[in-house]
Amino acid sequence: MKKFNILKGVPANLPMINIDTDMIIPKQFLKTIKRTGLGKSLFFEMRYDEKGWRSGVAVERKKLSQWFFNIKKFSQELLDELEKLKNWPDKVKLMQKNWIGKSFGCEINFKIQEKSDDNEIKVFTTRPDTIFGASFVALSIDHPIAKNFENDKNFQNFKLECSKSGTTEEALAIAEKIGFNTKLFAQHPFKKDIKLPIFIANFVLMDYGTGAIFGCPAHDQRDLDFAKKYKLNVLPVVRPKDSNPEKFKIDNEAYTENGILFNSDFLNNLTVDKAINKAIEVITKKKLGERKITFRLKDWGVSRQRYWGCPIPIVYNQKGEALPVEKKDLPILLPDKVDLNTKGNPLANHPTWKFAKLENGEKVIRETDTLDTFVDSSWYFLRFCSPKYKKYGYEIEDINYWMPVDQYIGGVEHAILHLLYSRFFMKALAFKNKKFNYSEPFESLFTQGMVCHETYKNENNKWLYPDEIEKNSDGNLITKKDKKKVIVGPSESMSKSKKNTIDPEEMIKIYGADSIRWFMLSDSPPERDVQWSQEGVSASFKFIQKIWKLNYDILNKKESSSSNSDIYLKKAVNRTVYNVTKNLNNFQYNVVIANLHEIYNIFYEHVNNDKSSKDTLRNEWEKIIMLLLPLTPHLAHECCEKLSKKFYWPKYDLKLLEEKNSKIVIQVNGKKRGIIEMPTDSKEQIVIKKSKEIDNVVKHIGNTEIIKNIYIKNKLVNFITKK
RNA sequence: GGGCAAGUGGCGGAAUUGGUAUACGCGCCGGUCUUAGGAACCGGUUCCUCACGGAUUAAGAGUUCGAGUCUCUUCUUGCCCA
Repeated sequence: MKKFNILKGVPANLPMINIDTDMIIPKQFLKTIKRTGLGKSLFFEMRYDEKGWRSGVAVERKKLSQWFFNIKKFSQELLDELEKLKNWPDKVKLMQKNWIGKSFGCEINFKIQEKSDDNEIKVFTTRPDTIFGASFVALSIDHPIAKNFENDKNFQNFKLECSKSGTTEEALAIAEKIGFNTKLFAQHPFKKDIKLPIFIANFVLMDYGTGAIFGCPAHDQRDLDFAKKYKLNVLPVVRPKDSNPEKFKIDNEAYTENGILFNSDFLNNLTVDKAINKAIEVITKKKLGERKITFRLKDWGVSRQRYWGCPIPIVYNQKGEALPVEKKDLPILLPDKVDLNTKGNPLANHPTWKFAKLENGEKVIRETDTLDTFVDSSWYFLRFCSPKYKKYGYEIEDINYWMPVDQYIGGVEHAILHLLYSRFFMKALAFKNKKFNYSEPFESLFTQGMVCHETYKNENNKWLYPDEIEKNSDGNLITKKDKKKVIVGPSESMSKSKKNTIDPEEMIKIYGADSIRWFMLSDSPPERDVQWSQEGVSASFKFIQKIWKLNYDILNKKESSSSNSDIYLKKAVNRTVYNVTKNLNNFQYNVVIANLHEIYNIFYEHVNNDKSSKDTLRNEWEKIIMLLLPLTPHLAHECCEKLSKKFYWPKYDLKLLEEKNSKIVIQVNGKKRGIIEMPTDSKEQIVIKKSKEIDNVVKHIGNTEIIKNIYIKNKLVNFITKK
């Protein structure tokens, strides 16, 4: 038996299942980073988090100690193995690739002038070729050197200014580029007479590269904006191939295209690609820096100050050291009684939960942060393989039987986070674990669209449910309750907050599950959003009634006087079986529905006009019912009661797909002028002779000479005439 | 700001992957039956034209005997950016 498990969407998370520490937080994946003030402490890293979102007060950011998964460690692997995923949409793979964001470049060391400690700044760049166009150095606000200015009032103001805008790349791209002048200078690595002012700037991120850049305004838009604002030098060093080096100038737009280097000493006249390599070569040789690859992917912060998540299996001893909880003490359960209404973290506020003891009696305090719920959804499919296993999150034999998931279906909104985290989990689990053989969780991926509905508001700008609304006699929408005007908004994916939801239970009660299913499949291709429509559902309901009625008519049919059209019906059914089978495999459910509508129409005509014999009708109809089984299971089973004792998937005959006659399109100079029906595989000469007899063709050829015939067997003739 | 998609009737959308554009459904129009129809059935429905015909896949160019499909430019819309 072929294993086949479809896991639809991401189910509710599994917050109460605790699993082994080795699995959730394999120690080797946690960062070892200094924690300010407390000296060396494992696992911790500083991170910004927003405070005050609830009250709506101006955003202020506060440093928090948090746990991270070292997903960065797998950057290269996560990137490389995207290649393996042949049945994933290219779009998702591309999104992940961009997310991981591998970039090639180099680190360059800049010496700080007149400064004894911290006398070097490491800068990362993907464009070392533009080094001779450098006019400043910019540091992230979190860069160690920035600490020296913490008592400076101007710097404090600058920091406050920065904290007003967000730190996402999007926010940074839109925000005005601002900087704080440190009054320090960096020595240009190649030109002794050039000193570059050092700024602390809002558009440099500590998480990316080294947290420091050199600015080359002529060839980077952000640097140019910054240079203009602070009146810094703009020296172009790359020019378009055919430009005049004397005249090439930069105004308000940086030149980021390919070109030829100039004003650049040993890089002059090289192309950008060659100059990059040459620059790295020289920098390495002179020990000014080294070749470097960086990734945009950041470590995954998993700490949450919420009750509803797995407790992080860590305790702290009296010295403040973090220790992993022993295997035998797992899982750690959340306390049953907890006050969710207090301010702050409910676990931290719990009177007893956090106090624990080690085996030797030493008193310890539990970590009160819980894990991000994405952690649960990153491995639930493994738990599904061993749902009853109590010793561990999964059993390796079960995994070997079931994994990987053959077909994974979920919304495209999971393209990056959930799907990348799941891939990371597999790699983390397989790390140094020879028994674990899978590094990719989902063999095939399909991203389906969402169900959408119009949104409604009343005059007080409050959202309304669709069933609070009705049409008045003018056709305008009004509220049922007090007959007041309704403002119709755009159609958006259904959400409780916007109240544009339809209760599926209610719909199933009225129309039945088959109708709803049929409608959802019929209206638009599954990868796109579906527009919920009452008319659509009602049409599906009617169609299902029609099938039921036709099924009855076919069963009770008396023998027909003619069976002339039997072969026609057989061929049509054969074609439908072929099309439905093919389209189901391609996820083209809306086309499957169209195929079935068409064959229904043919059957309807045959039944009502007495075109086919009783047996043919019945036998062929049975095949159509089989095709309906996965689409409208209740109806199809009911129809089967009297039709068939067994269930099967109909087979199609490729030979029967061939037609005796082919319709051949006749074109003159590429435009359709006629159509003829000829026996399939007729000889070219005969077809061409016939084509020339068509009135409209004769008319369009006129007196001009035919210089060429294009002939596509069984499809098309195209006459090309002299102009 | 960047990245990625997608633009086909009044609407949702088909198109054997370069070979009859508009399948199928909704809606609309006309008709039959009916006390009635928001039921059922029959017929019509891309646009222009009385018609013969002609035009048409966001706009414009290109490749080709032939383009909804491939290439470039422009416009518009949607999605993603922890």
